[in-house]
Amino acid sequence: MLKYALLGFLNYSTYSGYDLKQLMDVSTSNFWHAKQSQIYTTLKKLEKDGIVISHIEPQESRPNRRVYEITESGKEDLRNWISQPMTTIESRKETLLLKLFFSSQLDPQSVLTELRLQQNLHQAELTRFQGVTKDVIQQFSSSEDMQKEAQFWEATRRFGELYAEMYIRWLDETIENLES
Amino acid sequence: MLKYALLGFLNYSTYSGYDLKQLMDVSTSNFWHAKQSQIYTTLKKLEKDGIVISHIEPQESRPNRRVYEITESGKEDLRNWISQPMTTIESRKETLLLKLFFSSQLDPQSVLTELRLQQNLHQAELTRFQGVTKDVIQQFSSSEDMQKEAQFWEATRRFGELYAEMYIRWLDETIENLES
DNA sequence: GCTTTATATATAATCTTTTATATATAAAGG
DNA sequence: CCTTTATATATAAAAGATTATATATAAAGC
Repeated sequence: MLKYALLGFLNYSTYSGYDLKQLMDVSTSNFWHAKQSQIYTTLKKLEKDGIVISHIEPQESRPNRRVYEITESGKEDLRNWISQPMTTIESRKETLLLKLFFSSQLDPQSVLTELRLQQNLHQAELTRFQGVTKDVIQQFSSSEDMQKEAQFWEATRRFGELYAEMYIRWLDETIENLES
Repeated sequence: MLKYALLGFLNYSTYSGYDLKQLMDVSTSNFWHAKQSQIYTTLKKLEKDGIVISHIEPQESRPNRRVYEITESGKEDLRNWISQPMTTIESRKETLLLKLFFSSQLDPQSVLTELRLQQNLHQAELTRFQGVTKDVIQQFSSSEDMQKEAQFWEATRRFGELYAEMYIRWLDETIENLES
């Protein structure tokens, strides 16, 4: 699926692996992330499959950049994927819930400590969503032909915000129940 | 991490791979799931590592069961994992958001169709959480020494409920924004 | 002057997860 | 009578993702 994240960006412009990592970190990290190594190996695989092509862009005093470009075949693949509707709910993995589920044998105080720690982390995350990420969207969508994009990007930002709020609410409730 | 899901169950009783798959499907699937093949191969690996041991339980007219038991080393490993607090937020992967993020080139109507489909799926999921899963908890926690467990299990059920509500709310908002 | 951060790519090894297939039989539904 | 569902385990192959390491240099901070 990382494939489509990369193609999605390359559909706007040409980028290097390094660029794509930066882009994902500031825009999609909330719902899709990847390590540097995976990005590089996936780009290589996509080129082998004829979905992107690359060329070296020489630089003085910096390592050369390998810049990737989406091919027609890649554009079709991307369009096809986006237009194919998802007919199921995606399943989650929540390590904190897994730990909590088996926490009955543990000291009740350390469970509460962990939940309060997560509360702080999610609170910080929420604050971040209400501020910084909004700036990124405005920055990207300053041009007129980006108005449509901005709407979708705002939707994904909003999801992060609602998710953090929900998580904090759940932690509040859970802590309260365990304290009594 | 599947390792700890399996150990968590085996800490209560001995189970076969088949049992563990059933258990996960009715209890943890909301926040942790695994395919049959992964469960079997993981159990094999855990036995090689001395974390569980197994023995064959013969059955007439049914395939023999391989029943697993947690070892002392396994119990220690589990306790250790549970008591180790998580100091970061877990990152998510939401394919629907990824698609939405790159949907600007797509026909607006098909985006709305997909979102409405997800709305129905999450609505059904929410109804399921408010009913069926509650029964499972009551069934499991009927005995007195399960009161503590029930509290943690209810917390994970509640998470599923809040998550579905949040998701539906986000879909509502997003659809409304796209329609106008 | 020294350390850290940023720019840039690449690969090996490992771990995790999914998809697919094989085998065997009883009970239940239609 | 036939098909599906449930019981049960096992493994191969592939895909997806993480951890770790290597290399190289400029700019910025201290």
